[in-house]
Amino acid sequence: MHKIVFMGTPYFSVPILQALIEDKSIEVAAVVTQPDRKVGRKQILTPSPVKELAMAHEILVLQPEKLSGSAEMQQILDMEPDLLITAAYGQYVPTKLLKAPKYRAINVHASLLPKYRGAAPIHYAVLEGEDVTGITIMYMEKVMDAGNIIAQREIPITAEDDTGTLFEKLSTLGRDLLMDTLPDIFSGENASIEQDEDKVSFSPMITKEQEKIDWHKTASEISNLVRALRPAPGAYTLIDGDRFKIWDTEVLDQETSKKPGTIVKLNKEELYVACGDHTLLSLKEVQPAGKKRMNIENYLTGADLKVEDQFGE
RNA sequence: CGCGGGGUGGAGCAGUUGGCAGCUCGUCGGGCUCAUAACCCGGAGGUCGUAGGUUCAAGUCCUACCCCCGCAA
Repeated sequence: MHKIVFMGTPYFSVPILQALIEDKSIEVAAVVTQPDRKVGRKQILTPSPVKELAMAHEILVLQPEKLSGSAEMQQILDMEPDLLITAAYGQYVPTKLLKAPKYRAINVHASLLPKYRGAAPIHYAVLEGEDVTGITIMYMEKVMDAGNIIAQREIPITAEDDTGTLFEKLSTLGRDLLMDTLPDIFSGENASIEQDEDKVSFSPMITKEQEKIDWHKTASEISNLVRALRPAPGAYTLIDGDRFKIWDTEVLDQETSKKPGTIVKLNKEELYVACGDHTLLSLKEVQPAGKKRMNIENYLTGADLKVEDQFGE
């Protein structure tokens, strides 16, 4: 029986923890997750999905505000786990903790490292228009996501995929790859390949500024942004000074000479907007401020818009 | 008590200073047409979020509550 400590926070981590709990050769001694956060309009203090699963199985839950130098960290060291497994924990893990376990510490990362190290690998894969992404299991080092690669598995990104669908697919892929790889790690037969430093790229957290659409970008770049920010928080533009979210688009194979952000075509069921480099984007699903998401036909039925109106102001 | 928008036929909206509840789409029936998602004619469908109040009269004004959404965290 191998004693492990699991560290994770969002839904992405849940299937992975679930599989570890179900594995009879593994004892999950403790689960480390982010402290409960206030969530939503009502600001209700909410435990992380990982915490809920851990508590349902009566596993010890630790949630230090900052792991480094905390009593919780000492508590983990005292348990003398054989292996530390992290998956989207969301906090820096001190080197001291990474070095302590017999089989070290490994991470399930949602990108094909060395591409997209950092906090938002899935978002960036969509944002950059990648047609493939995947899971990397690797050793953890002091530098975030820089450790040697143990195993990788790819999946394609289709036109219908967005951050939400990829989160789900990668979550189960990560679980499967981890469970397939663990026996080799415990037997010492696993691979350990250095990352190619020349191919490193980063995926920092998405900022507020990135959520606002820059119409000077091309239609496909904007389309990628919309998919990258779906299902949350969504990409938006301004119309008459009000926030206007765009949830789904279609890149058109047509050119326009209009200024970016201009409504070029408008009828009962279509709304075309000029983008950068003379490209054209058709809006398919939108959400005006204070309203629900709706498909473009419904929106246009009651919208007070006309050709030549400008988005973004 | 964080700030703000909104709840009106199935959908999206309008409703002026309180005075018969409208528009576009959908839906049903009929017509035109070789034909149609096009066009023409006609119909059904709404306790205007809930409760109470003011008034001769409330979708519209007042009060309380419920729900949805955007921002902020």
